[in-house]
Amino acid sequence: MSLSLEELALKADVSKTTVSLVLNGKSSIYRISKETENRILKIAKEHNYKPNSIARALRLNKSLTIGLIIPYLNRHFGRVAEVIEQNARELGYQIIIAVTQDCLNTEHDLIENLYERNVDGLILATTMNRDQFNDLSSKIKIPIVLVDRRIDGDDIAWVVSDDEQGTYELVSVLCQEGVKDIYFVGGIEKLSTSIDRLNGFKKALLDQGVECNQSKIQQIGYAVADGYEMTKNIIERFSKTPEAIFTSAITLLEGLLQYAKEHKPDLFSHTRVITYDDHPMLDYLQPPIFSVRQNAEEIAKKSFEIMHGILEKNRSSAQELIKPELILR
Amino acid sequence: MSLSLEELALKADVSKTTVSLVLNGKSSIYRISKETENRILKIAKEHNYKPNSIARALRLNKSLTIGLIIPYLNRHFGRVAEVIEQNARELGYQIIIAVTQDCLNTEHDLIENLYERNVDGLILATTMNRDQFNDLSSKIKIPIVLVDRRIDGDDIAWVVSDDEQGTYELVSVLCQEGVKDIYFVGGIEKLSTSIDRLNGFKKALLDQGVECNQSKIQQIGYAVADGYEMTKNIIERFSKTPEAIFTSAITLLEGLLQYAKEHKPDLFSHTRVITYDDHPMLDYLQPPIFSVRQNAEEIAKKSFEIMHGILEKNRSSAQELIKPELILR
DNA sequence: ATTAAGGGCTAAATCCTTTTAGCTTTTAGT
DNA sequence: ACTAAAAGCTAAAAGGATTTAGCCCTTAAT
Repeated sequence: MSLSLEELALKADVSKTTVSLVLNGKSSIYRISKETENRILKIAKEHNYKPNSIARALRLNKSLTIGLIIPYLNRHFGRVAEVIEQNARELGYQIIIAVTQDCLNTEHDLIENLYERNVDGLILATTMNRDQFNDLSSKIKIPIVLVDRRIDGDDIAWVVSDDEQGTYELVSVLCQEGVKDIYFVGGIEKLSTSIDRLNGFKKALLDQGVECNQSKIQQIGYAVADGYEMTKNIIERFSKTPEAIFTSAITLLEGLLQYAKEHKPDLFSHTRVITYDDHPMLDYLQPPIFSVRQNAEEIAKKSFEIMHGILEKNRSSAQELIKPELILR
Repeated sequence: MSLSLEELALKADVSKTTVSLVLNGKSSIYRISKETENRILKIAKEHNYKPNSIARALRLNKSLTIGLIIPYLNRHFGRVAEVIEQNARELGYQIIIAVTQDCLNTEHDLIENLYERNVDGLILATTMNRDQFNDLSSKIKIPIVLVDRRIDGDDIAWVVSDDEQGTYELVSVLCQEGVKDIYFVGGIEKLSTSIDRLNGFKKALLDQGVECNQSKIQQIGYAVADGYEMTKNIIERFSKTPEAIFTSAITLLEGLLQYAKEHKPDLFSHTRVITYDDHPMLDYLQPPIFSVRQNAEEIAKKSFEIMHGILEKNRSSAQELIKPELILR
């Protein structure tokens, strides 16, 4: 496939400069005659010429490639990645994907690696804290858009679900039904997702006049095993079965379900369970589990939009809070 | 970050040729003195030199990049992608991901696009048939490894789950329990996954002496809506409630569950449901749904292994059938 | 003293595009 | 008839790495 500019030039009997100018739509600026232009365009089309993207990237210092770094390729991030890829493709960008497993070192290496590989920008679901991030962004001279997990700062671009509001609404629903004794099963404490969800949780209790007891709040991590562990703690540590448990991620719900199945089959007859994150299978679980569905599509769309705005329309960084949806079953 | 070879050469007071030779481990071949070598290595390390990958790719015609083209980034393919990425990274490769939505045209465009963007190889969960594939591979001069869906042919590399055997075993279990009236809810008819799963299904019935009635076999597609549709057909078209339904993908099971929830809440009291593909949430569904778990990790690992073998150890193409696991709940 | 061999390094070409600066020819103007 | 401007195009540099062919110097051998 693909001949080079030089070969095209030979066939068209002009210099490769001329071919390049024509193909880049600069004929009129450089006063290439209509006749020559058409001849070149025709030959290029006949041979299905596509410029060598590597040579182009070298010359232009622009690879039309975005790095996407996420903790896992699970349902949520899979969907985010899928939509980012589609949006990117329409505008001529490619997505290089890499997975950190929420490991800080891995994340660090990956960022360096992608940066050295000349991606034009990074979309990042980061495990870093603010200092680590600032450290990084002083070294990395390409735009970064945070996704799913934000770090505050005026010129830090991010797109995240409105975790606080979502949790607030979900927990409020339960409180309004008269439930007072609600446990919080949380994730990685320092992440904005955890902080915001916990804030929403506390605010809901406060607004509904329910006392918020610190001992009912646990935050170990976002893995299934962590959900199992926290559920175990709740069930075994307290003599009274809880009225309700809020899991702040679908993986934690999975852990809860697993614990319940193994050690507490009657959990659901005493305890309401609600969760952040939705999953279609929840529709078929008994009893119904209320949830908050993040709008992965919108998150993905906006984050690429911001990236593209920075790269091509020199827009400034932006921040977007995406409304999640309450699913009451 | 990253200076160029030339800048390093300046600092080390040698030519960039020398620097390049040293950094590529060719000091002894070109008789660079130990002293010069060490000086260069030291300076390179001090400045954390990393060769510009784009320039390298241009010169070597090798981008250390693999294109991964899959229909969706769902649970299964997400896991496959994740593991491929990790394996690739360890060997210095990057993964460019793209999603076809099982649309043939999209797939075609994506392949062309990635090829033009100089990926070194393609890992492909294809919707193409054999002719389309042969057509393609005559144009594309880079190695292709099919994943998840195979196309037969001596020098076509593929790694797929042993769909026939998995289905065979699963359906056999049901037959051995005395179930005779089993419906097949299938996907895209021409894909190897469909063909193999159907073959396994038929073979199990045959071996267990159960009559296989063509009217009990449906194949519309792999979308959730298709599963809904086929379930509807089965329930509404036949007067007798079926003894059992086999869905040949998790999405189809989702469709079934959705139909059941809306129109046939008592489905499970008369009908056993079994499915290809597993999902952790199935553990918590009542009644238990037997399933076949594909070994996504192994599929991913092998497919990159084959790709890497072709690219760097000029091994020939290979074919691997990965054993799935029966999950009887 | 001359030649051969080896040691130690480098100039320049190459990969393919893009882009700047400028060359040649024609036309228009006085 | 001569100059200035416009028309139409191109040579060459740049981007950063790799690699081939070969230069120069020293030492050993005859």
